[in-house]
Order: sequence, then C-alpha cells, then structure tokens
Amino acid sequence: MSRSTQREDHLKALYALGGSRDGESDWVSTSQMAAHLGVKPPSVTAMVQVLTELGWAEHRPYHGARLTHAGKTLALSLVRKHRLWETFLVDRLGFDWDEVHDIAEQLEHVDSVELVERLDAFLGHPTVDPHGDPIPKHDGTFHPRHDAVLLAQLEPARSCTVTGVRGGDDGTLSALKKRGIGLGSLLTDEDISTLPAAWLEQLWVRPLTQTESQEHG
Amino acid sequence: MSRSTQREDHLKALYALGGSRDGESDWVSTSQMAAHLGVKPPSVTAMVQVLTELGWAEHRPYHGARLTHAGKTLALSLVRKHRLWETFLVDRLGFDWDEVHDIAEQLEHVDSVELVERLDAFLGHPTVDPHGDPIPKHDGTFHPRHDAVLLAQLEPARSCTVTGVRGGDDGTLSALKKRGIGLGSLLTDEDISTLPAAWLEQLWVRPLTQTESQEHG
DNA sequence: TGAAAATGTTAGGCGCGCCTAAACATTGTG
DNA sequence: CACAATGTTTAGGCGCGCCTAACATTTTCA
Repeated sequence: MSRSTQREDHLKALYALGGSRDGESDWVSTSQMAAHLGVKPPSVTAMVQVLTELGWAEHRPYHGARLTHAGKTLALSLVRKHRLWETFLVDRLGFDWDEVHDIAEQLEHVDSVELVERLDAFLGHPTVDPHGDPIPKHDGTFHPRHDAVLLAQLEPARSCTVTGVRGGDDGTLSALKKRGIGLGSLLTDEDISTLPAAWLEQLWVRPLTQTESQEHG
Repeated sequence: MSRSTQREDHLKALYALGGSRDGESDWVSTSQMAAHLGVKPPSVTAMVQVLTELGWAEHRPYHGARLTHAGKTLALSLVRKHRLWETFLVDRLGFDWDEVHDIAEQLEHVDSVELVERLDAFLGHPTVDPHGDPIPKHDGTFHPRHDAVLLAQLEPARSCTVTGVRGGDDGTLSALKKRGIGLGSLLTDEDISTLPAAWLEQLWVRPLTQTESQEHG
C-alpha cells in the first residue's frame, strides 16, 4: 500500500524512459532517471531499492533498473490519471495544451480510484489526451498510436494531420501554439518545409489519404 | 512563499477552530489543534512557531495561537478551494455529499491560482458548497449563512428546510443520507421530533415563512 | 493559599527523501 | 593487461514533520 508522491514519480520515470514497448520494459540507468526527475543519482539508487522491495521494479547494480509487471500496471494507472486530468483541464476548463502539465502532475497524485473512474465517465471515456497521447483503460490496456509516424519519417511531398506531440515540454508546446499548430492541424508539404528541424522528431502525424488530399485541394 | 501541505493544514485548523467570526480570530490551544489534526501537541507547537515566523499566526506560549490577517486571508483561500472542489465532485461527478471530504482535502492542496479561478467559472461561481457552507470569493469575502439557525434554536412547532450541516464528518453525513435528508430537505414539526438529539446541534435550517408553510399544506 | 491535576513547551530521537564526498565497478584504450 | 575515464553505489549528513519523555506553567479546589 505504501505509495507516496516520490515513489510514484520514480515509477513514472522508469516507465517513461524504458517501459513503452509491449512485453518487457527496458533497463534504465539511475543517472537517466536522475536527469529526468531533477535529482542526483544516489537519490535514485535509494528509491529504486525501495521500489524493488515493494515488488515494483528490479535492480541490477551498475546495470540499471526496470519495472516488474506489477510496477508497470501501477505506472499505467498513473499515466491514465495524468492524461485524464489533462483532458479535463483542456476540454472542460479551457486551458491551453501547453499550460496543463504541471497542474496534472499534482492532480495525478490524488488517491481515489472512484475519482478517476467518475472523471473518466464525466469526460466521456476519452481515448487520447490533448497532446494526442493514448489514455490507458482502467485495466491497463490502451491502443498505441495507430497510423501515426513521426514527421521526420513521413514520405516526401505528402500532407498530413497532427495527431500528437512527443515529449511535450511546455516550451515546444507554446511555440507550436504560436504557429497555430494543434491536434488535428493540417500540414501541407510547403508548411512542413518551413518548420524548425527539431520539430520533425517531435510531431506525430497521420498522412492524408488520397481522398482527403483531394478534399483539401 | 513557503507553503507545504502540513503548514496549510495547520492554518486551516487554526481557522476552523477560532477564525470564524469577523474581525479578530480567537485564540486556539495547541491541543485543540492537535486533536483536530490527528497529531500530538508538541508537533503543533513546532508548526505554530513556523507559522509565526511566516507572519501567518501569532503565538502566546501556554495561552494559544491565532491567525494574523495575512494568515486568515490564506486560510480563506484554502477554504475556497476545498469548497469549490467539493462542489465539483458532487455537482459534476455525481458523488454523494458524504463521500467528498477526503478527496477535496487532497485536491485543495494543488497549487495553481489559475486552476481555482477556472474551476470557479466552470461551476458557475457557486456561493455555497454541497454541505451548505458558503464559498469565499477570490478576494476573501463571503456571505455568512443568512436566515439560518441551528435546529436546536428553532422555535417550537415550526417547519424548516435544511441549509447546511455543521462539522460534516462522514458518519453523520451518511446517516443523514440514509434518512433521506439533504440540502433543501423539508423538515416538518413531526419530522424533527423523531431525529436523534445530536443532530439538533448539527443541522443548519431556515424556518419556513408563513406563505411557504401554507404551500406545503 | 498552595499542592495536585491538567495543560503546554522543550529536548532528543526517528524515518523519509534529498544532498555531497568518497569508494567502487565497468568500460575502453595504450 | 594495466590503467584512466566514466558511471554507480555506499557513507554520512541535513531538513522536515512526527513521536515520547521530561520539564514548565496554569488552573483547580481543598
């Protein structure tokens, strides 16, 4: 039962840095986690040992740490909470998508299963959050992005729509907002060539089908 | 700027136990606060000293503590947050009024002025929470209960409507719910005589006007 | 009034999560 | 194969918020 905000944050870091794929999570170094969490490596080592005792992670000294199945389940429930709250903040309270991360970070640590489920229902069981990231279901399953590729991998001379933003630090998000780019935005071939190169690796997009391309002229 | 959940909780306790009246707050003993917070008196003494250094309370050793003006303002903003979240939980998420206290307790510590103001607007600037307690405005002002008296002080043979519940521990609230009593419930003279005596000191009610009495037969 | 009871504060210790400094492993290179 | 460079863990210390035990003050009432 022992949770606490810090444990949860370390768990999330472990998931964010190594747990994305199906099946086994990847090994993550303590310094990676430390950088991600804004903390020094020894602090992470200590916390990872706690997570290990709780059965949520395993730790191979000098090699790294990774989530157990139980840890991954828990991490997914945190991601779920985070993304539901972000959806609430943007869809219902009218925040911009670049303002909500820090607030959701705090809200996600509120401890009440009932609250999450009611929030989910209130929002109409959304499947993606305002950044286009999929929202895990209560049972931990979720649909990874389908159809989507990173802009950098898009075949040349192809238009697309924006379906998500990777990473999602507030700086990038507000820069995108300034250029009028949001979820669902249409990017033509010419648009794309004017974008900062860094964004090519950050924007998830779905190529337009033939029909769609014609609709948009 | 230094806040933290514990400081906030002690501030709220100080307000709840002594700060209700207009003008000066009452002196509150450390053991009263300790009982209220589920903590031992020495812990309160220590925290009260911190609050004093921050300018939010003053402490007369062996006599008690009370809020400064600044402390009261801060406490009111916490009360505001708490009651807005309770309103959200009941009105929007469909919780019963006896289920929301603990959750609101956590939500109220989320730190974002913008969030509170947007929530307030989203809820339509409510003036009372689901327990009938007034919600302070952003500037700290609020309308204390008007027209309302405790049931125990109601003149005999008078019907009334329920406008609030004092204290509001979950036990009482769920007992009230079981008897079908909520905000706005009509209590006739006969109804009242069947209620547990303890409730007479807990229910805020507004006596029915002559006209209203006739409408209800 | 003045001793006993009740109440409040100070002293000292503990767990948590963080830090720095120092010791230790791992890896790559001469 | 030794050794330097890099990365990781252990050792030891700190602040916060809590505790118990010991000490101080106020209140009560014989």
